[in-house]
Amino acid sequence: MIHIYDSLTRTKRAFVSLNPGEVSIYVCGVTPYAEAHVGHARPAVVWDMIKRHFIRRGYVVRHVQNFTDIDDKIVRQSHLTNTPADRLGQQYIMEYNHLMERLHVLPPDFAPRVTENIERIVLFIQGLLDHQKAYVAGQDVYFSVQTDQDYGRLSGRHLDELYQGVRVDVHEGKREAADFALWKSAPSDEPGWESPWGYGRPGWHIECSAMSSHYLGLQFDLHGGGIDLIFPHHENERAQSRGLFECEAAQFWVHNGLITQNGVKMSKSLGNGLGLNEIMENVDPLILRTYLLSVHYRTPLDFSMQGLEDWGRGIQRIWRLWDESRAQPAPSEWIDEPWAEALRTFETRFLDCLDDDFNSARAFAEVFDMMHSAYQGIEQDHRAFALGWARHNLLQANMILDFLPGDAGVSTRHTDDMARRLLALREQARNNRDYIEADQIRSLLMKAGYTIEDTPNGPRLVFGA
RNA sequence: GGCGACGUAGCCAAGUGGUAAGGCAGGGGUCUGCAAAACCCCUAUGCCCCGGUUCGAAUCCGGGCGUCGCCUCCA
Repeated sequence: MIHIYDSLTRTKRAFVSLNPGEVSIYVCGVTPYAEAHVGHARPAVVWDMIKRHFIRRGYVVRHVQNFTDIDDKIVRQSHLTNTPADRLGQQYIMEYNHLMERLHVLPPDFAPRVTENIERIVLFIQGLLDHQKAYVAGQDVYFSVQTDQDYGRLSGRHLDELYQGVRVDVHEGKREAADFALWKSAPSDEPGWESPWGYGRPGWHIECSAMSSHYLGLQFDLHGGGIDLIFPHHENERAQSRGLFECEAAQFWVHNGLITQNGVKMSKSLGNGLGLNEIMENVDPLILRTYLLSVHYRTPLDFSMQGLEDWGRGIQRIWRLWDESRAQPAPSEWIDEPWAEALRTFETRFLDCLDDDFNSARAFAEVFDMMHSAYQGIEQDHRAFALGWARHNLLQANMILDFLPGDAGVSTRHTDDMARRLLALREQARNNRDYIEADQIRSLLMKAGYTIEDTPNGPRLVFGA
């Protein structure tokens, strides 16, 4: 049984999907107007892990993640760079998709864009007007917050506070300060669409209500995003969907913690975001991926290259055992030892960790423990058995966490013929006790970026270290 | 100011009532021609502080202190 923490009720409870055997997920995606930073990678990687776990547990997953490919920031950036807004969005969407691919993030089943859903959005707004949940002010349309008795519950806010907190801008034509725009008029020389209320663009929150209901139905299982989206975005989204459908859209609200750097939140507006391209120039994408999973998804993560590299050393230990075991066939014998039992029962414990609110941090601890059991088996002369189970267990864990190097990564480490020939020459020299020659070859290889590992089974070349 | 989260070893981090997972770094060892790598062993009588509840608290309650987030765009 999977248990999930729900931000609305602030409790962890058992997950029962709305439709047996199926899970529907809506995750708020990015606004593509700048390069994605680590903060954007976290929800993507976390939801990838969550989705894989559901699949592993036998669910059919329907996963939607949108692109907000038109809004004020895109328009502004479009002016600054003298690039049409649609081309700008397209460009950063492609880059985002490429970055996610490098992080082994499976694409969502649907990646709808606002610009492709304007009609649906207009219909949604019209529906809210028909239900007396919204009103027209000039060429704008606003949602009337006081029509929702439960408004503020998700973010823990009270309406009267919200009225006090914000000063009402009379020019905006809002009746109450807390009301928010569903449709905003735009100058004719800016991107926009004709609507019953005039030329303009949709407000930020309405797109998600319109798209989630279209792709997943009026009610779906999980709604995700960064914890910074709770207010106002998710609060408003919830109000919109309740306003039109008179039911709770999401069964669980699932929010990931934010990434900070030196204790300060990373954000595009602050300009302190660390770009994914830059990070992955220095560190293997899989190390970054697993680093984001090395912490529970709701815990804030203070990002540093040092921390990333430290974690990477642990991952590289996993890779070595994988190298060692990858060709090993499945074991058929039965060994009655504690370490053998631990190898046999690994998967149960591993999946249990993930059942408990997707605790990937604990799941990784199980992987490291499992490695230890495998080495115990090797020490006790059960090499084939231990490696066979290690391979099996690593593959099982890899289905969800996805940390093993792909074939490309392995081939670069093994197919350099020149290096292998040099290694053979060194072995020859060592056998002849010509250690001067042997050491010269070794330092040559080291300069080329190789590490020689003299194992009991002979030398091995590892590229990079 | 309001709401919320967090504070666990040198660093990162699990654990939400039963006697402190895991990773990195560090120390010792095995292996090795030497080294490196790998593997093995060790490393928090204590979980920000002070009270309280309990047979028992990192975990629950109260009060502090500190850091961060949201309240405007934000993953």
